[in-house]
Amino acid sequence: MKNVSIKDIAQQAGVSTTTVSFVLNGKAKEKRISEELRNKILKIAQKLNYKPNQLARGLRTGSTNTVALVVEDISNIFFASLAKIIEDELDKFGYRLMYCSTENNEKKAVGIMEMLMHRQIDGYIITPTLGIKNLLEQLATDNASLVLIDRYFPDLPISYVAVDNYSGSYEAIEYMLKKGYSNIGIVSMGYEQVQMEGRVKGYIDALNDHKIPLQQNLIKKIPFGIPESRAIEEISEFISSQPAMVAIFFTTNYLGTYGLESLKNLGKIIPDDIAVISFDDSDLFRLHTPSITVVRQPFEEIGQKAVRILLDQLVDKSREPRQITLKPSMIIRQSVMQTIES
Amino acid sequence: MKNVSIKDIAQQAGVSTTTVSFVLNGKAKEKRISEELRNKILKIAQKLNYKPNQLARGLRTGSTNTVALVVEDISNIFFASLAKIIEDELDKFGYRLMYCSTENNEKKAVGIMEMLMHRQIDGYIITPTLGIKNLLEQLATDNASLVLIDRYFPDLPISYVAVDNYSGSYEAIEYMLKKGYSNIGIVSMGYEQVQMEGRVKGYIDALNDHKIPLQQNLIKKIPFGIPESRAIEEISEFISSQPAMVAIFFTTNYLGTYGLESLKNLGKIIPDDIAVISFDDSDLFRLHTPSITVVRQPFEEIGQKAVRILLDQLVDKSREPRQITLKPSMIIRQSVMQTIES
DNA sequence: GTGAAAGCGCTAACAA
DNA sequence: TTGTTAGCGCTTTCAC
Repeated sequence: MKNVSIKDIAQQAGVSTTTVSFVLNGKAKEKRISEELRNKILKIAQKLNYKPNQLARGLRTGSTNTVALVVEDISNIFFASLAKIIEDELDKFGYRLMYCSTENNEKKAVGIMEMLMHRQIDGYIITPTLGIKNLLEQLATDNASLVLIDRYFPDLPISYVAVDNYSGSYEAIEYMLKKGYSNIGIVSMGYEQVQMEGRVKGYIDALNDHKIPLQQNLIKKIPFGIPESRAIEEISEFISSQPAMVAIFFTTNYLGTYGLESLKNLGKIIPDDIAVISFDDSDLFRLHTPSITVVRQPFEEIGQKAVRILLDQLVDKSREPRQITLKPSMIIRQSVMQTIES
Repeated sequence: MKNVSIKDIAQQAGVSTTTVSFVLNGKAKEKRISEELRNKILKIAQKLNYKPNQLARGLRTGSTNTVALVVEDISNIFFASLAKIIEDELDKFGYRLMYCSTENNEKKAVGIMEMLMHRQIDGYIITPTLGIKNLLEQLATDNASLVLIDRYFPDLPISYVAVDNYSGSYEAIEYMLKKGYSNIGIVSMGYEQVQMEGRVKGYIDALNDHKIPLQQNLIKKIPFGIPESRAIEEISEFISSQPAMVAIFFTTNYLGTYGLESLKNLGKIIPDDIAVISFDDSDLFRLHTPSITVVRQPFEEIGQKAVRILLDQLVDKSREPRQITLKPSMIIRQSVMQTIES
């Protein structure tokens, strides 16, 4: 069964393709095509099970009703949840999603961006890596619809929806400090990204503001992309090597997950031996024994806002970029003791 | 900056678009185009930052190098992990992924399928819902490249990669029976799907084979798509209403997660008060206290096999459908007691 | 009210 | 060795 085209319909109806196109695009009224003919065409289209070829339409009209979502890793629950929200929101407006994972790999990210730019994508929602900065600038110059999420480039006039990583982290550390903890460690990614910088900076400043001297050996960076087992080992070694460390802050969900595994392997009791807070929430953190206190990102709102901004831009290309920073919220659970004697 | 087309290059190089097209498609040798001209064209293309318009190419060649992945819910870790594997595998062969979630919603699923069929997608990897059976048949008749995953229609001659749900479930129940448990409950989805049927059937047959009478009140179905809080309540009520139930089997990861939350809320101790096994593995199950025994699906292999079959079909349209059933594996952990006195 | 025809950007059979 | 040309399926201007 070959694909039926507008031509087949025109033939069967004994009219031109133009007329068919008008009818199919709901312009019958506007073009004052007779009701009778309209119905005839519609009926034939239905009978033939006509499906407009979106490629041809896209080629002609220049728009594809497709939005690209570029995330770090779709199998990370944070991005997966975000992806779902974004898909849902876009769906309401008739847009489809094409998604790609960069894995924080610069080569891959560049490849993905170039591929997308070939595909006449209408809009982009992107978790950028450092290496695609110039491509993003180019996109922005070309007046493409573009929204960054999760991280961004402060010096680029591009819309973004992000979270106040700094204050999220600051609050978490301050919370621990107020509970009496002082030797607090932090596990972050080695890869330098805006959002991680903010989270580490929040940690440093909170200590500073509370007159706790910063100890470099309590700061651990885990390179992105190393195998899970290796990461867990590194975290375990880190914890073992710092017996004075009474609390630990993980700057992202998978590091927190690795951390829990490390602590379990080491036989450490939370919060008695060591207190724990992680950035990002998950089922694991919520249902863990003890439950883990977290800094939660409002991913629903991030997704919704990103889509809203993107759609606005799609409609009005000349719109000023909008840059939104949302507040994360601490969810207090049981992984930090209420008071600590030291 | 407007998009540069092949025509612009031809103009600048003072040659025809044909020549440019040949060079750009690596057919210079074949068409015996002079090395000199080849380099000139390549240089100009580079300078102009030429990006082939994939829509036009797709329209012309009939293929888009795009594969669609239709899953139940991209925010479910099982599907998200699968999606990542599939994306990785396809990437190796130059294919891109467009993914959609059906949410097990028939209307949505049909809409997605129709949308995809408009888009000249090269191949489909699909977690089907019941309602798209006829669309799948149509696709198969049209000789599209198509692989089902996770579930399938036994009577349709369409390739699939699935898991032996029946035996996975059977083994889990048998394991519990051998440990001395007999009043074993099961929590499944209300929605009738092949894979869930298999899991429930495995439960029933295992009981049967061990001469344990089936008790309908130990079988709980949770409708797909009800809010999480409601599902947790339903499971809690189910557990409370069956005090004789000493073990419980959850047929999928999110039901298992809800179940753990319910048990936590009820203050039930695993495995002392009640033993637990869940289908699907997750960080939560692995790191839970106690860790949860699971029936793990080999999602890496599912993804890889699905892609492999799809690519084979893409190359050779006449290939017979291949239907693969993989064995799940039980991971014994601590949520079932080693021996039980009754 | 309806149709002819151009053209979106690309490929490829055929011509030269 | 390179160019001419038709056409993929659709939209839309302009003409009748």
